[in-house]
Parts: sequence; C-alpha cells; structure tokens
Amino acid sequence: MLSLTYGTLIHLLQVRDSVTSAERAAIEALPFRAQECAKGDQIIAQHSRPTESCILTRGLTARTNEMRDGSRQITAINLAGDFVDLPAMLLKVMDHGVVALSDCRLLFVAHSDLRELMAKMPHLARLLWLTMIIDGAIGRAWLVCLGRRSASQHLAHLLCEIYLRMKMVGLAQDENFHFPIAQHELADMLGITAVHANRTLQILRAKDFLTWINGIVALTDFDRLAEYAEFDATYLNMIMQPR
Amino acid sequence: MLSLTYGTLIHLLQVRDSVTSAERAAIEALPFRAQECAKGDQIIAQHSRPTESCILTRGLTARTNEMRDGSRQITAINLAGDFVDLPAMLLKVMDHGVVALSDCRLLFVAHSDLRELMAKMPHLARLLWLTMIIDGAIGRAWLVCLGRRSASQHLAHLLCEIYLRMKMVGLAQDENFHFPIAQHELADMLGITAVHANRTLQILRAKDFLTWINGIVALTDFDRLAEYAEFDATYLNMIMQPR
DNA sequence: CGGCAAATTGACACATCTCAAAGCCTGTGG
DNA sequence: CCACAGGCTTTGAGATGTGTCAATTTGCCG
Repeated sequence: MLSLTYGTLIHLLQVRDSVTSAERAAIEALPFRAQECAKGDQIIAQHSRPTESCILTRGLTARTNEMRDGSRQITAINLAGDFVDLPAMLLKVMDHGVVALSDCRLLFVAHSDLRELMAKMPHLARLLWLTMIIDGAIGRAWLVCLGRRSASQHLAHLLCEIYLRMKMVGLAQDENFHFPIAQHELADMLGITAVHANRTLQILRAKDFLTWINGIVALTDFDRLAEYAEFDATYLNMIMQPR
Repeated sequence: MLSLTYGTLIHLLQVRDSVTSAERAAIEALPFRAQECAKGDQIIAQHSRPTESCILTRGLTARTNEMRDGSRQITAINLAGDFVDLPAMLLKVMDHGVVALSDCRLLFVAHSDLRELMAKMPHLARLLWLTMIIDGAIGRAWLVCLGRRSASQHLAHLLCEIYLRMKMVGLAQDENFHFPIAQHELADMLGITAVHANRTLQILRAKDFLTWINGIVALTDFDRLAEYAEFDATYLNMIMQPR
C-alpha cells in the first residue's frame, strides 16, 4: 500500500523503474513540512534562493516567467506526484517562479536531507534525476509546440499530454480529467491571448474533440486528437526499464 | 594545463564549481571514440537508442524535431564543451535528433563508463547532472522567447545567450563570435520562416545592434541588445558555487 | 438581486506566412 | 579566366493567424 504522504511520488517513479522497498522506506523517512495553498498563491518566487524543494501531492502548479509588460509565460505544469523544483537544489537561484493553479498540497523537503538521501541510495538518486530529465523532455515538446504548431494543434497536444500524465498518477478515468484552468491561464501556457485561447478552444469543440465543462475535460477520442496534434508520446518516457 | 580532449568540458564545469585534480584525472581517463563530422550530418537519430553520449569539442550542433510536413524546430544549440546528449543515458529512447550545424568534432563515451565514473565520483556526478539541469533552464528561456517575445526580440535574446555561452568557453573575443548559421537554420531556431528570419535580422541591423558577415557576428553594444531582448542571464547560472 | 470574474463576440490592426521572383555569392568545370 | 549552377539572401504582394480593444453575455456567489 502506498503511503498517503510520498505515495504519489513513489507511484510516479514506479512508472519508469522498479523501486525497492528499502528505497521506498528511505523516501518515507524523509522529514517534510506540509503546506496547503490556495489557487493563485505564489509558491516560489523568481530569483529566490530556496533551501527546500517541494513535492506536489494534490492540485496543480505551474512554472511561470513574468515579462516586463506584465504578460507571463507558463513553461511547465506540475501534477500530483511531481517533484516541483528539484532543480533548485543545484541551481541555487530560481530562474522562474512557481504558482498554484488550483488549491494544492505540498511537501517541502530540505535540500540537505535530499542530498543525504541521494548519496545513500544511488539508484534512487538516478530515478530522481530521471524525473528532472523527463521535465526537460516535456519542455522540449512544449517548445516544439510553440515553434511549429498552430494554436489549436498546440492546445490539442497539451491536452493529450496532460491526459496521459494524469492517467499515470490515477487522475484520469476513461478519457476524462479534472483541469480547472481559466482561459487566460490556458493562454499563458499556449503563448497566446485569452481572446485567442477562447477561439482556439472553440475550434477543438467544433471538431468535436472534447467537452470542457466546469473544469472537467472529456476527450471524445484520444486517438483522433493525438493525430490532429501530431502527438508522439515518446518524450513522456512511460516505459518501465532499469535505469 | 587543460588537455586537448576533455579540456573544454572541464573548463565549462569549472565555470560553476571547482573541479578537483582527482576529478579531472577521472574524466581524462574516460575511454572515448573521436569522430569528425561535416555540416549537416545527422549525429543522433530521433527514436534511436544510443548506448553512448557525446561531448562536442569543436563546432556547433543542434537538437531538432521534425514535423510531418517537413518543417523542423531546433530546440537547443550546443557549443564546444557541451555534453550533447547526456540525458540519453537515462531516457533510453531519443525524443529528438542531433545534427551538425557546422563541421565538428565529437567524443563518444559509453554510457556504462559514464555510469561507473558517476558512481565513483559523486560530486563530479552532481556537476554533470548540473549541466543537464542548466540545459533545462536554457530550454525554458527559449520557450519564453517563443511564447512571449517578438521575432526580433527573440533573435536578440538568442544572440545574447550564444555570445555569453561562447565567452564562457573562450570562443568570443570582444563582442564578436563565429556563428556560421544560414538564415533558414536561424528560422528553425526561432520558429519562423526563412523569409521572416531575413526580415527580422534586418530589423536588428537597422537598429545598429550588430553586423553579421561571413558567419562572424559582431555585437555593437551587448547591453543595449540585452535591454532590447529583455535578457536576464540568471538562467545561465554563470556563478561559481559549491554544488 | 447585485456584483464580479470568466467566457464570448465583433471589428480592425499587426505580425507572420506563402509564393514567386530577383539578386548575390561561391565553387566548379570548361 | 569565364560561364554556369546551386545555394543563400533579399524583395514584393497578398493571404492568414493572432493581437487589441471594447462591448456583451454567462455563470457563480454573496
């Protein structure tokens, strides 16, 4: 049985490689500080120098970069189970901020404890590095979307990704998932305007790809959507392999 | 004195943290297979499963993703000293390809040897992970450019970044550097058309930000360019710190 | 019922794309 | 040494995608 605290993280690691019971025990022995936060809260500020990283156990968060003119770009979305800012352990200074996209629950873990854990358990350390490397792959896919896909293909791609990632951690049933995102937030993800996000969403609705009501996204046909988005799940690395 | 083989890599690691002589010796003891390749060559194919990663010691390479319609997006540029595809060690399947943007020289190192090295030298391992994490930060900055900057600001930002990265490894003097990139390649970096890349470049020329002749970029005034691009070097992590 | 944020619509401006042609280099073969 | 081919750069004109601004509608919550 998975523990209530680090359960989702461990679950997510186990998608890619097996986690021994000693490794699981070591994770569960990590001291943490739990924190609830509300939609819209800033969790980590850009340019800050955190001494802890956090694991998201409930809700949605996003990495954001603010521009001088007040617009912003979301560069990543975190779901339950994600280690939200492990990179900060090495980078020292945050090059982006982290905000809550919904009410959420976080476990803060000290970098020093993490470092100790990773020194003691090299294979587990590799699994944690792996999650960061996958974040990078997800970022590259996002980048390709911004560079070479139309807004509607990009949105379709995003929804394909979120759906699969939610499924990995048990947050999607059938082809439905909870995604309580306002259109102006969607716009910040897609690098477009809120007005255009609205029109883009209407295109997908008109093609009968999905419904999106009260924050519940229901995909009509994942395969058709993936085809439209030119979606290739390789980058998500959902393969069980010794790493 | 830096060795001729792994010298640039070590140099680049030393920008962020000190490298002990034992660590340097361990790197230099790594078995490698040298390879020269010509501009345009594909170095690593998308969807392949390499068992080696490579260090670029001369020239320029890029990560690329191809779209169905034949267009492509470049998602990263590697300069001499960069570990071009360390992530492949953990990811197993390439989610992108790597091509030579100029004639270049590469050292291929077996993943098994790397794994052994990293097991033996944990601090050095952290430095290598660090380089991947910085790649991620560079990717995020690129993403923000695609999402929220105009083409001309994006190009300005790219040139600021390349200039600083080149300077780190001794490839830029004054505000000049060799960047033998065709406009259609530039377009693939910026996520625009070759025609528009040309017009974008003309904008920067008209503002007297640079000259770009025979593959030599000469910045007129880095600070003015950085101001125009809204460039903030935080993400490059050019800070010497124990990691 | 009123108020507020989010979603939607319309009209027009601007950035970028497309296609096509022309100009410019550079290397090569005659 | 010239002529030519091929790739790269530059220009033009019109189409399309996305942005801007402003107004209206919808839905939620007090």
